Amino acid sequence: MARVIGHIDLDYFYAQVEEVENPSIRDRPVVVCVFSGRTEDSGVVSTSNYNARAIGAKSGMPISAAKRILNGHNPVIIKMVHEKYEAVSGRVMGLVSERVDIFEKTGIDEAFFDITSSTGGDYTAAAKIARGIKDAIFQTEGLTSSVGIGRSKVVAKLGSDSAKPGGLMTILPDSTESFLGPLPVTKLYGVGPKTAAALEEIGIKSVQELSRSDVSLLERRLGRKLASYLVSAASGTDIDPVLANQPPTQFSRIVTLKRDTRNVTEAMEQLEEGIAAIGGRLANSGKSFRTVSVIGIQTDLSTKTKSKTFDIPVRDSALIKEHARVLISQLIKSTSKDLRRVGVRISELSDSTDQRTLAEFVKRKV
DNA sequence: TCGCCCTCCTC
DNA sequence: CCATGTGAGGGCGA
Repeated sequence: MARVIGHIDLDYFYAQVEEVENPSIRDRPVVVCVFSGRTEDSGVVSTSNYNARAIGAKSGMPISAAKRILNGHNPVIIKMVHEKYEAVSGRVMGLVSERVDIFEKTGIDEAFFDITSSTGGDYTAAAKIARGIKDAIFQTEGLTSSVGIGRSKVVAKLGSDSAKPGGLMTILPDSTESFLGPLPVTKLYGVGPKTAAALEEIGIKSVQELSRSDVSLLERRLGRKLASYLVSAASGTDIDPVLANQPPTQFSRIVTLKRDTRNVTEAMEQLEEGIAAIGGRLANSGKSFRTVSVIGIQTDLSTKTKSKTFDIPVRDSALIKEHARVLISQLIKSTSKDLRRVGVRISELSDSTDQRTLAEFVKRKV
């Protein structure tokens, strides 16, 4: 029996949350921004509503550029408040998860679900469940969402994308090929500008062309993993299951510095809060980590990283700051450029058992 | 395996 | 002139 998988995506999420909070702005262009704090208007647009998009103000655009093109259109410029969206997201995801068999949140505004078992493979029943989910979210939170249903995660996600904004698209297993075939490869998750260019070089533009391509040629161009994923995705046969409660594998924080610098102390001062936040999340998760990395984004926007992996997992958050300082110092020594942004990450997370600190662990082990 | 880099995602 | 923040995953050389 074919699987029945759904993907739900909340429409222009942050901006829509702001509209719900203040309905009087609905008819105006709304842009939700991340202000970096470097100068008055430095930063980017995170999300914009459809009014703003129609004028050309889109995600990733510098705030100053968005303001320029929205000038005269009575725009609403809002500073992003992440915790607010997290709270809404949590409630919405609760509504979804209680209506499906398996629920997998994949972002603040999106999730996959599996309803194969409760529908018995019936796509009409599946559409009813999806409708119920959309209605519940709209009734309780006033938010519109888009849903796709299909036989794989890739198909479901492409379905929700096609259904945007506000729609529901069901792709029957038998229609999968005709749905996928005409789409450009750039619509596939995992195909960005670089991969699209590499595919185009070997004459592949559509998903249909991708599904019929020579796997070994793709492997040479794109690597083994990406090639096999793309071919299965393109044919709608990807078997990636919906998995509940996927734990995070890393915690990171990155900040834009007040000014470009190559002074370790100055960088550390501005990272202080981020490091504390990572420590908090670590403690909260009860996990241990094995790797500390620092990330430097240089004046020319190129990236450099330095990392340190311990022999055994540790959970002492003081180690994050201690090693971050050393790594940043090494990073700055390894380049002649100034740093514009700097970040810290802990990874190789594992469940803490009863170990406490590196010292204690070693003591006990010896 | 480690360290580093690249690519991508999405709001 | 302007270019955020978080996280996942893979390739590759040493």
